[in-house]
Formats: sequence, C-alpha cells, structure tokens
Amino acid sequence: MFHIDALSRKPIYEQIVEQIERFVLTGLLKPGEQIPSVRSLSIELSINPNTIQKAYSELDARGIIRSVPGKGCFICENAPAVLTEHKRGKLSDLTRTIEELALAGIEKKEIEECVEKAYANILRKGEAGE
Amino acid sequence: MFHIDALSRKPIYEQIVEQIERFVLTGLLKPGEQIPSVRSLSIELSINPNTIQKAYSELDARGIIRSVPGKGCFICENAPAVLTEHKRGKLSDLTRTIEELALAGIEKKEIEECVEKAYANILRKGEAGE
Amino acid sequence: MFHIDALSRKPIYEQIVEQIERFVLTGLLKPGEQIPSVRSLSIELSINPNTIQKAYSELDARGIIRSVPGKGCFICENAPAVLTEHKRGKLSDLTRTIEELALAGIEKKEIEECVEKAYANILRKGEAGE
Amino acid sequence: MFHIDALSRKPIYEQIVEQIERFVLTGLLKPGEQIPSVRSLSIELSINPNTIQKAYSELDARGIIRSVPGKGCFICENAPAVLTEHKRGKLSDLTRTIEELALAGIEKKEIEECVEKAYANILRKGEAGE
DNA sequence: GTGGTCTAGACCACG
DNA sequence: GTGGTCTAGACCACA
Repeated sequence: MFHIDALSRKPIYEQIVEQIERFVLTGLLKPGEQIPSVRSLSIELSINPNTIQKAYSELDARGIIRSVPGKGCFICENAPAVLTEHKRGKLSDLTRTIEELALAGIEKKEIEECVEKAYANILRKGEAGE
Repeated sequence: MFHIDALSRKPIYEQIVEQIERFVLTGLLKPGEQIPSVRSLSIELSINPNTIQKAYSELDARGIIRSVPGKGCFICENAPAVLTEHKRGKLSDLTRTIEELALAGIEKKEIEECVEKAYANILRKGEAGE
Repeated sequence: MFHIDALSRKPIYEQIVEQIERFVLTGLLKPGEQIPSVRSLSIELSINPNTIQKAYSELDARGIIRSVPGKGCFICENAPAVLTEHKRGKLSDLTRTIEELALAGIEKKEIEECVEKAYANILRKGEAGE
Repeated sequence: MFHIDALSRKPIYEQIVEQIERFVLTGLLKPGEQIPSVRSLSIELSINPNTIQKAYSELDARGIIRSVPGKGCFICENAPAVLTEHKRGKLSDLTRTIEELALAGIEKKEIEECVEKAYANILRKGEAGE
C-alpha cells in the first residue's frame, strides 16, 4: 500500500503524509476509517515508530486525521474538503511556476498539453477505480 | 540588482542561482557578459563568500556561466538555450502537480485561468522591459 | 442518558465522571439515589468495564458516590456541596485563564459578555428542566 | 528566563511553547527578534534538543516563529496578532467553563471578581514592565 | 554554528 | 493493544 523512497531528499515522514492524503483523495481511505497503527506501519515499512508518529502528528494538525490515544487514528469526516481547500491555496504557486516556464520560452501550447494530459490521467484512473 | 530574503526557507545560494538564471532569461544579463565577482557580490549582499561561491559553482555545473580563473565569471553563449531545455524537462513535474490538483477536485477551468494569467503576466513584463 | 464521544481526546472515564457530576448538579441524580452498576453501564455504552470502574473509583475518591459492596453505588448525601466547593477551588484557575486572554489584548467587555451568556444559558436550562 | 516543571503532566515542549508565546505577548520577545538556538536552550534547560525542536516546530506551524535552517529562529512580524486571534477563538471555551461553575452554584459576583482581579493584575504588570 | 531528520529504546496513560 | 512524550546519539545541508 505504501511506498517509501529512503534515498529521496523528501523526508520519510512527509512521504507518508502525502501518500495518506492521496489515499483520502482517491477514496482508498474513507472518512471515519481507521488507518494503520503507528507500530504496525513502522514494522510494515521497516521505519522507526517515531517517524510514523511525526507523520501522523502532522496529519492531525492539518485536520486530516484524528489521533485518539489508546484507540487509534481515524480519517476526519471533512478530510477531503480540507485537502481540496489546501490545494486550492496552491494555485498561486502554480501560476508562478508556469510564469517561469513561460519566461524560459516554453510555448503556451505545451503547457496546455500538460493540463489536458493531467486531467486525462485522472479521469482514466477514476474510471479504473470505480 | 539582487534581492535576497534572509528569512526565506529557500537557501540563499539557491536564491542567487535563480535570480541569475532569471536575469539571463529576461535579457538583463547577456551571453558573454561578466557577472559580479564572488567577493564583490558577497560584500554587496552582506553574505558569506562561501555561499556565493556555492551558487556560482552550481551555475557553472549547469552550463549557465563559465569561471575563468584570474578573469572572472561570464555568461555562457548558449545559456538561454540551456535554460529553456532545463525548464522543458520540468514539464513532467508540472503534469504531476496538476494531476494532484485535479485529483483534489480543482476544476480544469481554474487551472486554465492560471495558465492565462501566467502568460499575461509575462507578456506585460516583457513589454515593460523592452 | 449518557453520551460518550469515542473519538474525543478526553478519556472516556473522565467523560463519565463529568457527566455523573453534571447529573448531580442538575438534580437528575439525587443524593442517596443508586447509579447504574459497572456491568450494566459497560454493556449500555459498549465500553470496557475497567473503564467504568476507573470512573467510579474516581468519583468515590472525590466523595461524590459511595460504593457499597454487594449492593451498588449511591450518590453521597453531600455530593452537591462537595462539587460546589471543588468548583470554587477552580476560581484561581479561571483568573489565570482570563489573565492570559487579557494579556493577549482581549477586551474586558468581551469577557463580561461570556459571563452574561453563561449565566443566561444556565438560567434558561434551569427553567426548562424544572 | 524559562522555567520548566519536569513533574507537570503538561508536556515539556508545550510548556516551552506557552512560555515563548507569553514572552511575545508581554513584549519580552519582539517581532523580528531571534530566539535562543535549539542547542543553547537545550543546554540551558538541561533538556534534550529534540524536545526543544518539537516546541519550535509547533511554534513555526502556528505562525509564531520562523525557523530558518542554518540561521536560527525568529519571531514573526504578526506573531502578536496571531496570538490574539488564537485566544479570541477560546472565548467559547471560557463560556463553557463559566457555565460549569454557574451550574455548581458559584455566584455570578464571584466570577466578576475574578475578571476584575485578572485585569487588575495585567494592568499592574504592564505598568511595572514599562 | 544553525535547524531538520532519523534511529533506538524507554516510559506513560488509556482501553 | 493504542497514541504520546522524552532521551541519547547520529547525520545532513546550509551559512
């Protein structure tokens, strides 16, 4: 289920955060559902429990999961909405990124192809998942 | 000419690299032109010379500038082309970024607005600069 | 009668303690009255008996209930008085909490509104309950 | 400057967070100012650096400080405003706390005395600090 | 020197 | 069993 790249410069705990967020968006993890315990995931991924804990704390702080001592961690009811709004806030970053590409002489048409491709990919995966 | 945000999470050397690359793309620095020496820039920006050196080494490795011992650093002839190709290689990253936004329920229309806005901004600045 | 939020960060045993104390203060449970047995309550709330036991032990230690072996648990005669005095001891905590708000620039007027609102709420509920 | 109660049930990292927030509100730490480094504070308080790090991460996430790798941690410009808004959000908690006291038979007058005392204390300290 | 990440191993309260 | 805190000690990139 999880895939960790230990050699990536992206911290392990961040990789876990992103993957769980992705699972929520793809519907693999649904609101109310329990996620793997800190210890079990640490064993499954051969990663120190503290690292998992840090990832879960981050998700808790963002309102994606709810950590309940003695019981476990559960996906928040409004986790998908939280994620959508969080991503919407990154549209300005996207604009700046595209500006840099435009400045470098990348044609608008090439960017538009990326947009088409991205939405085509999502649609394809969505159909496969349904 | 340079603007460094000391409190940014982005490493200072990276800020310098990006700004010089930007100067090349906007035509503010032309191929063959000499850039400030490590020492003079370190004084101008009140920054450790090692940091400037690291930025210049990075630019040298990317083929943007060429260090000529005893004379200084100069913008490579094909620097603009190198940069364009480098950015083109990031189109796949862009596609993945857009995929994530799409997955989070961001409408295609919102992305397209970003694209339009980015190209409009570039055009505007380009006219102002000419 | 009881309402337990399993996903709350507040320990379940503490939720039970607070609710029984509240029942005593609102008159829903009167001195001398018997409260549900550990076993029956554990079944009713689908909660581990040990958890109920811990709540009852806490109430016993505070002088709110008295466990009579073989007969059950009963509300102490002076439970309401005990609770009032216990709460009065928390007035210093309240002062410190308000100090923090004041320090943060919250206007005295805003605090006074909270006081008014709180007493209005209690009055309203009291009338409804009577 | 700092005072840590190792025997408190309040986590050490949280005590540090609260004290720094308090220093910001009292003006002891001003926006833009650098706070003690993780290592120096860990030595001063005889506390593990990781614990300090956790406190600083929390403050960074809340927008109170800005951690800059290689440079240090600095109080954010709008830290006081952030704190005030954060505290204002706790007014509903305060109302509920007062409700509980009211229900227990605490006279409104006693609560009002707390309010007066709290604001008197703040005023007094403010004058002393000026 | 700075902050940040990770591991190993311990202890706690809660259920 | 669960999550949460803390320590000790290591390593990294950045300045």
